[in-house]
Amino acid sequence: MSKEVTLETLTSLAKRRGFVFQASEIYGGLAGFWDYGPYGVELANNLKQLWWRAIVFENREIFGVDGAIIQNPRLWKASGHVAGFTDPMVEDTKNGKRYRADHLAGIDSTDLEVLRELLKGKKSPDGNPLSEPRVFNMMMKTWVGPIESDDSVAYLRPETAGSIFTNFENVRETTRSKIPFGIAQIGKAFRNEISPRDFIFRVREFEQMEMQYFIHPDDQKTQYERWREFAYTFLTDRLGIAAENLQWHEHGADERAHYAAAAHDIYYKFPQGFKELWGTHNRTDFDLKSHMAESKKDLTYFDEATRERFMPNVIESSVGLSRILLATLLDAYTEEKVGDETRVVLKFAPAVAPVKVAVLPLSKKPELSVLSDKVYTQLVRSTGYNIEFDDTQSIGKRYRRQDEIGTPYCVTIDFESLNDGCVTVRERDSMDQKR
RNA sequence: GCGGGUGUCAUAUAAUGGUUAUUAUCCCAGUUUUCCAAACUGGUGACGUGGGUUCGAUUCCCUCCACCCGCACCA
Repeated sequence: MSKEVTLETLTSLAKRRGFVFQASEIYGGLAGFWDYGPYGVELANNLKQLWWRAIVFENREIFGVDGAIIQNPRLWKASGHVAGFTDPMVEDTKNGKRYRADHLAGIDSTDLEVLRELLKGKKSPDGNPLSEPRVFNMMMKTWVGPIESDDSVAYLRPETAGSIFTNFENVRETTRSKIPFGIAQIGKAFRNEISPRDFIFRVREFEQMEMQYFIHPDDQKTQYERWREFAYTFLTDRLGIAAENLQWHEHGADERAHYAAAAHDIYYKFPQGFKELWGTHNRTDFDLKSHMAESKKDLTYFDEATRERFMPNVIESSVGLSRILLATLLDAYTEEKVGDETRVVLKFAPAVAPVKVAVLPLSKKPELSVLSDKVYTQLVRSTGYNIEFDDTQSIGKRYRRQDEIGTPYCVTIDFESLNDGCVTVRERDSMDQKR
């Protein structure tokens, strides 16, 4: 398995094969935004579906929601994002390096006036004068309603978790759930990253797959371990990602998010090194407590059995779709030597492969083309798979194309044997398969 | 955002201040073929954007945009 692929190579491969295109490419693109092509969207859908099945369908106490992207701005005040996503920064006026103003001042405050006073006359770590502190807001802003005014400001959600917490009571009530139970969501989120980087690794518009699991405070440790385990086995067993490309990383106190008491990330061996893929965080009661304070609605839980009222704690399992898709692509990437040529094959696990079956004709008869449409429809309906059906003449070329995207099963149809829309299929040896 | 690098068909590339911008793969058409990344013939397709210098710019200069590498940032 060749792992020496660079992001640059993968970017052009992804484009050539129709996985990922630059957003608004004909206008020169826009940094941090990417579009999925025909194969990319199938791959993404497979990943989402596998995750959803594993987490929602296979756990009877976990339910799905699909929240709005724009929520009441107070939600982001309560979640800490208005404060936490708004960083005061200063620049070294000589070399342009940028620093967090509060870090340089050595205080835990984002008050611009306070910071300005403290930093007066201070030099940068390189000994140069500093600029005035300025605010960088990571949340994307918009206006609700036709008038742009301060009253109508809203934000595109910087994470999907918000609407899970605000719907905690709604879901508990309608599903008649008892603690522990979970709420899962797949959806888009937006962040004004200062510098989007590394293909689709760090982007400004992204899709999160995450689940918040509401538990009794005493169960933090066991549930934390449970969801760490879930993430790892999902990657290895269901997506077929090689274990040697995965690594655990525990967040130190200084790198944890504002809400987390403990955090373990699974890192994947991306070309730029081991980087974050899937986070399991202990959010404690931070979110429900904050939303209870801001909304003045009671979000505590009463356990009928133990006659105990408590604030549920939360274990979060969160993974970015584009990152998991990138990891899947990288893990499938294989170079093979054929003669003195090197060819690229994407060896996907059958479950994630964008095209499950490639149907290739044994011979071409123009009068059979209507029949082949019928056969195609039949096959797709009966299998539920995305099938590539090919009745063009360039048979040899098509084989190459099918194989390049790692279609797990290839089927050849003998058109001569077609009779009343029935088809005799002769199975070819499947592609190299993982798992 | 800073520093460095790179932008030529879909992809990988060659060359050039001046006639029709090279090659391979892909794609399209035809011929052939009971195939397992076949062959032959023909064809479509490119100088990132805007400006400047110049008789003439894909080439030289500048702006912007995008991507890659390093730094910083990453609730």
